[in-house]
Amino acid sequence: MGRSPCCEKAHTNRGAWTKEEDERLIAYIKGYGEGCWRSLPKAAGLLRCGKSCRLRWINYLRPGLKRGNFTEEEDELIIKLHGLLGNKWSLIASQLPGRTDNEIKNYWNTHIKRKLIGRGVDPRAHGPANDGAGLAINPSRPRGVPVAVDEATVNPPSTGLAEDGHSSVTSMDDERCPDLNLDLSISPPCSEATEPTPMSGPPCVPVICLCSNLGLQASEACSCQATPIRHVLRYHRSLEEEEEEEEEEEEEEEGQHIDSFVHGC
DNA sequence: AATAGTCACAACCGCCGAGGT
DNA sequence: TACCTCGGCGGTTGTGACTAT
Repeated sequence: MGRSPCCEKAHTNRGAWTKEEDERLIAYIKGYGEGCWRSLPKAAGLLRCGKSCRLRWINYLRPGLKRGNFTEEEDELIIKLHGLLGNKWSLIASQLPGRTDNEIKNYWNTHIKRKLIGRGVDPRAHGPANDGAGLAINPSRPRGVPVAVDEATVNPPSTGLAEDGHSSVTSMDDERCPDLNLDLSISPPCSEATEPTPMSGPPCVPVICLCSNLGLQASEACSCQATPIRHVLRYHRSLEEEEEEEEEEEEEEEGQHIDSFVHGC
């Protein structure tokens, strides 16, 4: 049995969005919020696929987005994050306020790749061009498995655990990006995870803590393991330089999905 | 001025995981 | 447990703009 299509393609508009469609979508979301994307087009009077509406909103219409003109700092941050995370554009985007995964992905493919090649760096391996050594990203890694998780798999939490119960995966990244302090903390599975107690509140589940400390020392306390949220990939931004920015963003972009995923330890 | 080639980016496609029944 | 829906993600494509010839 095949998957049902996300929309009736015969009766939906495709291609570039018109100004009127944008306005309808904005007006609807402002009035009713982001609800069920599948039913949104009909409710908003749009002849569009729900996924198309979602993409349009997230990538172009959502307030607080920057457009174009990546700064040199953003370039370098993207390169470093890509070296660590690979093509996890949504994770990379969450480190760049106002940028979307699609925008970063396009920017990578059109600008940064060329820039790295110009430097003699293999944009995929983040090593010397034509050199298989120093491969940072395993091309065969299954989708959704960042470097840190692989590391945790290879090196069980019984080794290299920090005092707070987290393992620190830093050496590889220290070598690759000496100026970038990326501390990936991974908490060991906690016993309650396998024995949930329904009446005692939210179950404690294994939390993969991707606290990539961009500029923050690894010893900084992380409270990820205490959270009841399930299936969390956590990381935080360079707090020192972004504290102020976050305050502003909280006012401007309250409730936006970026913040729902970014965790300031 | 016309044409071909290249670039940039918006949009689409298909897959996956989570959650509900 | 199996199936379904939905949201989200990464890869790819389509197309308009720009540049070179």
